[in-house]
Amino acid sequence: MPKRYWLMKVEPSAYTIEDLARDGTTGWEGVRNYQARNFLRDAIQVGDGVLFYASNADPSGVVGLAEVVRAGYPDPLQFRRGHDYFDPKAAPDRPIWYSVDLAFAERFPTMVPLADLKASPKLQTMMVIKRGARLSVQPVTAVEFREVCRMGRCAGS
DNA sequence: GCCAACGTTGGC
DNA sequence: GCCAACGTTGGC
Repeated sequence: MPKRYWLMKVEPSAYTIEDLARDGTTGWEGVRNYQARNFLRDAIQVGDGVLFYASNADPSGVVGLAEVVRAGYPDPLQFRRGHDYFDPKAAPDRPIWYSVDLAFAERFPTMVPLADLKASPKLQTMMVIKRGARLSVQPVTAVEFREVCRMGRCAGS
């Protein structure tokens, strides 16, 4: 299967690219949307590239890159009674929600604000620039990935 | 903090 | 199965 590319959103109050740089890898947990769940469970593969997007930030935008190091597995938080992400309808033999593991790749020397994504003629098809696009795990094309990477002055481009 | 857009829930 | 009400997301 060819390498795919994704954009994943997280609010800085929850997790940042600096946190990922420090941790090395992290479980991408707590996604509670069926469309995003389907990507996590069915489509995302080890080696896929991830645009790390800081949402509800000042400004919001792509702050760096990550790489998928573990494909979809049941999100452990859905089983943790009392946790915010506990789901009483889930059981270990019938999981509902999925996670993947990400590894830090790099923090962009210059983050790419949402306004710059919107202003780029090459990125007009990106889901994240569409008003009301709330999906927290989004597919991006190889061309879009490379362009965002270039705009952030990522290593090797 | 506002509020528009979206997803989910639940009454019928 | 419709759809109004509600809760959440997320840009601004």
